[in-house]
Amino acid sequence: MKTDTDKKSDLSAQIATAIRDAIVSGDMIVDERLPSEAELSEQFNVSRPTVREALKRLAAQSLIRTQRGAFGGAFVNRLSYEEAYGQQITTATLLLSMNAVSFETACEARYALERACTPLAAQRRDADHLATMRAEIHRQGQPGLSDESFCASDVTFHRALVDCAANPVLSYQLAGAVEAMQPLMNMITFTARSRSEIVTLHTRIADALEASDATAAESALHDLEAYTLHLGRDVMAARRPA
Amino acid sequence: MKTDTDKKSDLSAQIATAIRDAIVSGDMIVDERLPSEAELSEQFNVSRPTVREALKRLAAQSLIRTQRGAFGGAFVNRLSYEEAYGQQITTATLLLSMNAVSFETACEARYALERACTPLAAQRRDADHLATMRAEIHRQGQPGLSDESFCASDVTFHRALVDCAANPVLSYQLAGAVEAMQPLMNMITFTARSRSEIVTLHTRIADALEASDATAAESALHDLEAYTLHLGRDVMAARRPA
DNA sequence: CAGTTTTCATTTGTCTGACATTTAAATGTA
DNA sequence: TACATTTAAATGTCAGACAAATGAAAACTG
Repeated sequence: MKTDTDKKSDLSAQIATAIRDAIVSGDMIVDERLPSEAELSEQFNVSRPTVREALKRLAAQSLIRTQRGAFGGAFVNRLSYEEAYGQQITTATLLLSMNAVSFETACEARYALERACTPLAAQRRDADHLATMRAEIHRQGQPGLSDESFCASDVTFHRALVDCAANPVLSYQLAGAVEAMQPLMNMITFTARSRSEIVTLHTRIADALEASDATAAESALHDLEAYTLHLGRDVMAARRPA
Repeated sequence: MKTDTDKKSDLSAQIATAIRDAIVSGDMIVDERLPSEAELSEQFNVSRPTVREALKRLAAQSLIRTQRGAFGGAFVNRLSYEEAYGQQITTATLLLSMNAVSFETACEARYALERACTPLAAQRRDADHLATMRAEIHRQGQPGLSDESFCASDVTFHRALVDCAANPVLSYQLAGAVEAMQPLMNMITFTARSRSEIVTLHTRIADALEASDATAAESALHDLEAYTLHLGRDVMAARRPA
């Protein structure tokens, strides 16, 4: 008997859903081996290509991994933070680029989330993360830096800030917000003037964290948000003459 | 000539990556039609099943949708907030359940993020969201409510709080954090005593938002976090006798 | 007996070719 | 014109085959 979760269409989607449910509900545990493709085709009464399409769907979500050869097969995959980051970033980036999310909205969300990390970061900051932040600030002050490199450095700086909170779940959530903004930030041309302003604000943040002063750090982030918004507004206005 | 992004193995993964890049980079725009499976097999020099596996991978990430029939095919899909929510929730839930994330860590992240919304929510709260919150508080006070329903109501309450901030990007990010906690919360048995405590705290939050008092709301959220942590600790300790 | 090599069965990866089904446009008809 | 029919193009599904990888067991060697 077929599972017929939705009697409608697409066997491979139904099978993928059935297996996904088994994984999410905990019926299948990490590293457990799924039946072979041949066995699955029998169980679900479909052909092997159909089963394979279902498995590829799950693989695309990092729910399973496959291994060739004898005693190989498909295994329930432990979703690592790395993989989750990647998916989160892709999804968030597309969400922003495809849905005409305004620069203001994205900016507001990003800095609100970042400020959420600040108290924890101020409390737990360690030498490593502070060093990363200082190094990126230094790089951002270098004259010959391209706009793209400046943006990349900005992302590294902010990720270090987030990682300071020493909460992997927060880091995971924030990765999407910070990285998804990058395409929008890349549209901005950073003048020497604005770069120096940003470096100043970044320094204020690093100083505040080093002093474990959460309030000062939040305040600096507020100012940075306002300044970023200011920079972005002109560009976005020019981009949307409609 | 094959694209050979990674010379290593799995043609369908390579093809999926190639197409994904084209979408993410903006080379293909929303609603644009991909070449037919037959054409793609020619372009990439692979068989149709391989192309199909690649397309299913993309479909699993909601990057494309397919339509049968003449003039059907695969189209670049506009990633909706709905779909993004769903993926986010699945990923976040699995991340927590598979990586032995401690109740403390998850709790800390969730309330930190929620507090990030509070200033905006206090500023923009509208009658609708307040009404939802009040209604859920009322439900949470009803005697005959099952633990599961209580949890579900809790989620609804907190999502209303988040939606108050009227920033869809924020709502999207928070959806994962709030929903992913639910399986952990479901382990808790809510006594009449603890329910009434939670209702009190929820009321404090709603009152504070209604009064546009962000500070009071944050403070109430802090207390709620502490109380949730307290409730969870016992359960988690009992669950992990190792 | 210990260590190495070979064989071998199992499983995923890929290909070919075919048929079923769906869908909208094109065509035919009253 | 309005409606029914045909048709072409596309995805969905199936069956069977071969290639390639892989680890375990068997065979071999010193």
